[in-house]
This record gives sequence, structure tokens and C-alpha cells, in this order.
Amino acid sequence: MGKSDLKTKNDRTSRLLGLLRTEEHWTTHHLASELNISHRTLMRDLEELKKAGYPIEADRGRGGGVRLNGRWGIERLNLTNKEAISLLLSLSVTEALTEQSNDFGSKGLKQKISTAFPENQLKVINELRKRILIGKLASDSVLRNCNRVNGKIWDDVILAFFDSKRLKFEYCNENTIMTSREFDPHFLLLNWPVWYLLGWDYLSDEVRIFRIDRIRTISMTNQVIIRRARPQFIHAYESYFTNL
Amino acid sequence: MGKSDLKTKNDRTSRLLGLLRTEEHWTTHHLASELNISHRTLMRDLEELKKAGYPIEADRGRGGGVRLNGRWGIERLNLTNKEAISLLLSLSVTEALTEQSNDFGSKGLKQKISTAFPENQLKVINELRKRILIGKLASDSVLRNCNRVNGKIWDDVILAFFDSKRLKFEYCNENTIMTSREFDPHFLLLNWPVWYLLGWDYLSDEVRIFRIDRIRTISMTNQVIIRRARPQFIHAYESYFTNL
DNA sequence: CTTAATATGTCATAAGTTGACATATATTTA
DNA sequence: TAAATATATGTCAACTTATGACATATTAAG
Repeated sequence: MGKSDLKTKNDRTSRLLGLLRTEEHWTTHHLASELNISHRTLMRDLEELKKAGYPIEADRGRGGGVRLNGRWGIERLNLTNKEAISLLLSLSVTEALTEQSNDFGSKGLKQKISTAFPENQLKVINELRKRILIGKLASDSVLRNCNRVNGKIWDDVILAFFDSKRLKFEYCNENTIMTSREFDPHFLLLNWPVWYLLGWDYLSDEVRIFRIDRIRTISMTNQVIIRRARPQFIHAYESYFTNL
Repeated sequence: MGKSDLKTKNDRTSRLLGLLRTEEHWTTHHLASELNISHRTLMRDLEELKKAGYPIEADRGRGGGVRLNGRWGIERLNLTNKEAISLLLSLSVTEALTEQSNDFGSKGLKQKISTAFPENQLKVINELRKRILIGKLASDSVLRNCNRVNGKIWDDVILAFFDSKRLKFEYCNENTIMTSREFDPHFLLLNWPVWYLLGWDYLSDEVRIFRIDRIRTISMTNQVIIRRARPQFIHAYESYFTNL
């Protein structure tokens, strides 16, 4: 029956949360009998959940009961590096869409998800978030000649971005001239639906921007990238941001 | 010191997860001494975590040890209706971007997040996901005359969409002619960065699409929407999807 | 002012957790 | 192939925690 056999306290707790997440009206006695435990024990369980930070509220007196405020929830999520960054990309993209057009609670969501990461990961997460930029829409001319990004190349880009590692790649510019680049990826930039890599290029010894779909071959080095001041990057390619 | 005082088993377990999430190399004896528990107990803790679904792997023999595969994780997330749908929108948007350009692990992410919702919410979540559509980019002409969506209006749209409730609103079309509509919202459609509502309009008794930023006043009714076959909606407004 | 609800305290006992010890199994290294 | 170093698992007495029964306080609605 149901999700668990109620063998351990933890299982019972998650069953309790399940019950609270249904929209029904629960009294503590009702819950206790549903879970086959004494009323006292149920009250202790609720106390624990509250202490653990669950938004559980109660009304005393006739017609009272207990309720869980955030009824939609995720209990636990284990993410790989790639998935963590995907989630960040998702949130950044939606955030941009939100700022520009409307607020639909994703501000709170962003905050919640950010703070739901364990403390020791928070710093990295926030650092990465700042380095994902959402610019304007791709222009028609770009749109007309953009390609699918090769999966392996995207993976390396993402991993290097995640780990702050220097990249080596061969790039094919708009005139189909190939160059070999050494490059510190500082920012990921989206001009929907085209992704760019903004950073320091060692061939020109300058700030440069590269379209990821124009990278032909790539390899990640072990060299940690040298951080440089943020403004120079943003200013150098302001035109990519303007109309959003 | 640290996050917890290790007073209860649960605290210890979360400390253990914290240790595993650092990228360090851990042997079980190392972990046991770090947590001030016997080796046997540590092995039991690991066993429990594995049973609970954590991707913990171990190598026997010299140089062996234990490791947690998804090192980036969220322990728990409580969401309101609005936040849950924001998360879904986020994922849908990114998913669309992904399908079109590349795979960066967000397929796995989508799956993970979806299955991380408790069973009783899964059905609703998946049902909603199917009703979020990502189309092509907004055309220049649309882009030039689109407005910010009023927050209250967006909230009502989202809530009605979430709860499958009929809407009443006043709509201002391209010729600035106002009409009063009764409307069953079946699909949310994004032509980045413009959101549409696709559904059944009772004024014309037909499938219709409305730009959300052109809704002037709105109210949600208690009437549950009447489900209709999906194809008629999609076919009626195919031009909104084409180039993606 | 009665009834129905949550909230909290106490204590004997039931249930679960722990560490010590033993042993099995897998892998690397010499 | 033997030694060393890991994880993996079983058992049991001692220990710790969780539980239910009972009591009582507190709050709100009718």
C-alpha cells in the first residue's frame, strides 16, 4: 500500500508530508489515525517538521487543523555538474524573460532553489549565475546561418565554464577562415536561440566573443582561467545586450 | 561548529552527505573517524543512503573508497502552485532551446526534476508540462508593439491554467477594439519573448489564441474547463510553431 | 461556557541504534 | 600467488531513542 511500508520513522515522515500535500483538510487526530500512530507521536512528528523548516501552520479551536503551505515540493535532487549548470541556465533564461515581461513568482523560485543548495555549494552556484548573461534576440542574419552545436563541443564548453578552465579550440569565423585559439571562458551569453562564449582570447590578447556553434574542435586544459575585471567584457560587446 | 551538532541520526546523515559532496577521496574508515562513529555504523549509514536512492558507489581494494555521483544537490524544496509552474515553464523553455540546438544534459535534468515530485503530484505535473508549448521567435512586428504583462493578470492566467479553470477577460485586439471573452485556457504558448493563451473561446465558439499582454481585465471562475481534443488547437495556429 | 481543536509535559516500556568482534569478498601491488 | 588494503555483512549485548497512555494547558467557534 502506498509509497512506503511505514517501517521506519523516516518513511512515516514522508508519508505524513504526502498527506499534508493533498489539498484536504486534516485534523491532527485524523492524521494520527491515518498513520496508525498515537496522537502524541503525531504532534511530535509535526514539531520536528516545523523545526526542520517546513511551513506547517495550524489553527486551534473548532474547524481548526494543520496545513502545509508549499504543497508542491521536491524532496531531494542529486545533480551532476552538467545538470546543475543546466538548472542554472534554465533559471537564468526564465529570469530574463520574467524581468522583461512580467513577474510570475520566479523571483521567489530562483531564490528558493539557490538557497536550497547546501552551503558549501552556494558560493560556486552564485558565482556561476553571475556569469550567465541573457542578451537580446538573435538578429535575422544570425538566425539564418546558425548551426546545431555538436554535443561533445557543448559538453566541453560547459565543463570548462563550470570548472573555470582554459580552452583550446579551432574557430571558423563568418568568412569561413579557421583560427586556433586559446581562450579563458568568462561568460556564457544567450542571444536566443544562439549561445556565445565571452572571455579572454590569447591569440589577440583581447576580450573576444565566439559563437559556440562555430567552434569546430575543442579541448579543455587543466589551466585555471585568469580572472579579469567584469566591466571590460560587458562593455566590449554592449551591442549584444541592448534591446532586452 | 558546522551545520549540525550531530545529535541525531538525521543530522549525522546530512553531515555524511556533505562530506561525500566535497570532491575529496574518502575511505569508509576515514569517514567514520570524521563523524566520530564506528566503522560498522558508517557502513550501515551508507547502506541506508543507497537504499534511499542516493547514487553512492564504492571501489574495493587498495586505493578504493566511496563516492557520491551527483555531487550537486538540493535536499528539499517546498513550492507554491505558482512556483511549481514557474519551474515547469523554466524547464520547458530550456528544453525547447535544447532540442533545437544541442543536448546539454537537461533532458536528464527534466526527467530528474519531474520524478522528484511526489507520486501524487506527478500526474498533474506531467499533464501541465504537455500544455506548455514553445513556438518560434516573435516576429519583428509583434516585438515592436508588445507590452509588459500586468502582474495581477499574469497571476490569474497562471492560476487558471494551473487549476484548469475558465477565465473571463476583456481583450484589446490589434485594432484596439475591446471584447469581453469567456475562455477555457488549454495551452500556454511562448513565442519568445511573448506569451499567448491558446484555448476555447466562447464568444466565437471556436479555438482562439490571445496575446496575454493584450488582456486588460481578468477574473477566474470556478467552472472547470471542458477538455477538447489537442490536435484542433495545434492545427489551428500552426504558423506560431513553424520555424522552431 | 461548552465543545473541538492544537500544544506540551511526564514516565514506563517498546523499538531502534550502536559498537565490538568476526568473517567474507574484491582489488591492487609486489 | 601472497600480502595489504579496501568494502560488505552477520551477530548480539548495551545503550539510546521513540512511543503511547494519561494529564493538562491553551485557543477559537458557536
